[in-house]
Amino acid sequence: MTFVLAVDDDPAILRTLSINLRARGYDVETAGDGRSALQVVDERMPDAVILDLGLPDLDGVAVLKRLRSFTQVPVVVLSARHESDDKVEALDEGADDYVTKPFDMEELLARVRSAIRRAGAAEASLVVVAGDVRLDVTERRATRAGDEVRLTPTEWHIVEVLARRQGRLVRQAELLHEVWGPGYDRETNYLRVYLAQIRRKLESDPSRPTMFITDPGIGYRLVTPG
Amino acid sequence: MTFVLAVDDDPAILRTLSINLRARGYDVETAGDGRSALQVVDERMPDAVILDLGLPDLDGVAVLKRLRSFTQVPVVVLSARHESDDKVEALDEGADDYVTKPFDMEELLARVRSAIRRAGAAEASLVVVAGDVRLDVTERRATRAGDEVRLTPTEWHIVEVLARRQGRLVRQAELLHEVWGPGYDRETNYLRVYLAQIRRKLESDPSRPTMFITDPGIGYRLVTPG
DNA sequence: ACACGTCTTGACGCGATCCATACGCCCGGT
DNA sequence: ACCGGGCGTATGGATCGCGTCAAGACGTGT
Repeated sequence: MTFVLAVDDDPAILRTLSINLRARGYDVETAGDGRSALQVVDERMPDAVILDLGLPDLDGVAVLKRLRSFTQVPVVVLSARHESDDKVEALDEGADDYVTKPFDMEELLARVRSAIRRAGAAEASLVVVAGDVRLDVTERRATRAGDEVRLTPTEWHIVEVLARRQGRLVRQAELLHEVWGPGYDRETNYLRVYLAQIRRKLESDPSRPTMFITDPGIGYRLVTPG
Repeated sequence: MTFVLAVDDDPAILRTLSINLRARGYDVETAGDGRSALQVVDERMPDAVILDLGLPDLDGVAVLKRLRSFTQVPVVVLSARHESDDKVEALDEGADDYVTKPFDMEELLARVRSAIRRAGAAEASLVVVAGDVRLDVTERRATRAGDEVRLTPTEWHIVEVLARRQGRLVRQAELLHEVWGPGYDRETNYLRVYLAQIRRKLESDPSRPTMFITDPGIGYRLVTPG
């Protein structure tokens, strides 16, 4: 499994990073300062590092320098908007990329992905096959009996969350929270609408779903026969 | 796969070289000094060597001399601006070409390519054929129904990124980042403008593209029928 | 200085997609 | 038999993203 180390002094950010990365199938370790970051690296070399520049003990750039002295692990730097000089300095020191706070999670994830890919490590690919339907979540390609099926971004988002749990139940509030963000936890009607659309595109008998199963009052799951 | 050895004492430069060469489809090994460079060559003969003249242990010219004593592998020499005598000496010793630091990556890559080509080794060539369109990415040549088509540098850059992934999805932010660098990740209008230009030049019906496919809200991909 | 090609930036129309609401059905509880 | 909660389905207006056009900035070679 791909192993990512996240370094930031703000526990809230570490938490968000950790949750989102884990949700994407990464193995995650966190560190709150430069010292423990280097220690983690020493124990187990990550496949990528997310490094905040503003750290309590060592400067972020210093950590990067130390890292670069013995490894080429891809590093994506986080920096506050104003400290643009630090950012440049970090890139000079061999950072692979940077993202300015406040950052968009999807953007950061894309950066991490491509940094890992450039480094040549294996990329996590998620493919689900059920009957004559094939869902390649990372590539965003869906086929049914060999024919390409087009899903909208929101539809993919739902499919992605369900696919990642491989048959296990996903609660309504969780699904809503993941796709629409906080504040939509009660809008279960959205789920009904979108699940209907997804079924219409992928199920052979949309009114009798065999893949996208409803657990009434609880949530949904994506079952893959076989 | 074409195998290139890069030798430099500066880890940052090695890193940059490594990333860029790998991105072009080469297999890359690096060495920080003359001794380990010779060791790598001993283990597996490269198809080309990029050799910095300023090395901590052996002199770069000495390494070249040792190399030439048993192989004709193409060598492209890196040298700092001032050491012009070293450069001449290196050429006398059988270097195939030289590039002065600070060097332009594209230029260096072109030198390496042509050194390999002269040596007659198999070149890492990337050619995509779709319908009556032929894209030779390494050579920067595009033809449509046999006629030469001119693409601008930026257009090539986009085509190159898409071609390297052969039909797989490239996300918007990733494409922007690859072509325009960090900080342009939201400028999706650039992509719209350039993709339109590329299609106008290459697609038979630009408003109904068959090669350069849009995944709305996600990214683009270059599909090659057949 | 000029001309040319290229890159940036803004504006606009259109179609796809999303949001929000409404309605009918099934089913279990009373 | 009635009722209500939860679900699937249909629908229309608002919004978003894309393709397209065009004008200005920029840079390079003549």
